[in-house]
Amino acid sequence: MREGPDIARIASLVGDPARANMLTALMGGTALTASELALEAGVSLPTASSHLSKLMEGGLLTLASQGRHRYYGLAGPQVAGMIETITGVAAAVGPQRVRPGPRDAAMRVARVCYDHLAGAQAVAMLDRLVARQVLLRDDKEIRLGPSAAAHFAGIGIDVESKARRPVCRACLDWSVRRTHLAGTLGAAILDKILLEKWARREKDSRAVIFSPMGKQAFEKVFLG
Amino acid sequence: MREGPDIARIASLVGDPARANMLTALMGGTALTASELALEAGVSLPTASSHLSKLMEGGLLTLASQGRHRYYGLAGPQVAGMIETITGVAAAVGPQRVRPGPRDAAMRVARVCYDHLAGAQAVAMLDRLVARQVLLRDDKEIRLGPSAAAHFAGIGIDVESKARRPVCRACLDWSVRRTHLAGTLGAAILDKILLEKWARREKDSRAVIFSPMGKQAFEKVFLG
DNA sequence: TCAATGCTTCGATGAGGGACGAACTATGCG
DNA sequence: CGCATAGTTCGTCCCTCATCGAAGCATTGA
Repeated sequence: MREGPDIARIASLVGDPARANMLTALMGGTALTASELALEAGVSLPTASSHLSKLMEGGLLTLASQGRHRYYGLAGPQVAGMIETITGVAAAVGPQRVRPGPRDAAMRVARVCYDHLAGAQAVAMLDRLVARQVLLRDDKEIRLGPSAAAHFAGIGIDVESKARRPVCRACLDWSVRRTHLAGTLGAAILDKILLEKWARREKDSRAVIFSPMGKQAFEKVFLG
Repeated sequence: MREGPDIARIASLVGDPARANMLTALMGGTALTASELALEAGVSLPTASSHLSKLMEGGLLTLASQGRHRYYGLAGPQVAGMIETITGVAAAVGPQRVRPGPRDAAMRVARVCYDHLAGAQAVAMLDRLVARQVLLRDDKEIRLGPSAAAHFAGIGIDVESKARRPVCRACLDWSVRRTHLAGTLGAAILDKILLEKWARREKDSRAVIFSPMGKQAFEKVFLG
């Protein structure tokens, strides 16, 4: 008998289809109400409520009450990263996907991962930033390079954040098997992309669709 | 209702305590047999076998058959990474296991591994036997040295056993990251230790507790 | 205060799946 | 061949837990 962190407890929380659907829905980054999550999961409201209590008790969710609405969200980037990793394994071992649908293809190109950008586009961006030594990557860690502050200030992003969250974090991509950029910097970049309307979010999906001009602008700024 | 990679399926595989224990045990990197995994998980052999089929079917494990032994190992680094990530979340949300309990410390010193001794004590013993050339170790293999028969006969252990099991086997230690001695010789030594009452087994645990005098005797015989 | 809405709790039901013992298969050794 | 050991399959038991309807709180608006 082993001991240590109770991994079975956490995994079994994710292991129920209804809860897995809820968590996947929350990977979009926006907090959702119990009714919305019930709909996403395809269960009745009482059932959803029961699942949400369990996820709360397990520490995977946070709750923000606003009037008679209760907004549930992922507890943090670590939880989001876990879901992403599990998704990666599931995608790797699950050959049951007949063919990648059109929406699926869009997801591989660019999608929201909690609060930052993921997908081929995001992986390419990180690669480029590292190649230009704006960011430094050694092993699993990503750090700011000497020119980072100036570089991002030019785009209107302040990397001198005082937040307790790390500025840079590596997040494993489930479609491409490579890391992309998370952390406050990753979040700021996604904000920028949406703010500048370089891309829009697909409704009811995590997919992020770049407009032709938006793609150009993005590539000029981040890949140029 | 969402679709995509079946994350619930994968998570539920990890979500069973017995299977979680097995996967954690395999995180050491060495492949283990069904019996060893049954012991690790604290379930009977049939139960373990059933769990192993499920893990295999889920694509989380690989299987290498060698004669009548079947060695199970993690399917790859991606799976290992997933376990690691889940462990991280479990550790973060479960503050209940912060400090290593007394039993945990004892486990690191000496414990039963299948049918032989593991832990710091066992690693030290193998080191000493190799240094004195009673045993010969090249790479991953351990063999009897020329003086082995005489040496162990003096302690009352017959290494010329007719058993079909190998006399010496290397086994990777979970606490220390080094190998200790398994095989019939390892088993015989553990028998000797318990028979001479140098140590007793902690109830319901793999920990092995040496008495002060027992420790002295053991060290004189095996480390002297 | 009363109705409407959002959500949780309670209670009953049912199914999935984890547990083990016993029997069966496979490999190895003499 | 016969015996021993390693594993799997089968059958059965039992318990957990997901599910939903109905009822209970809580917040808002009139």
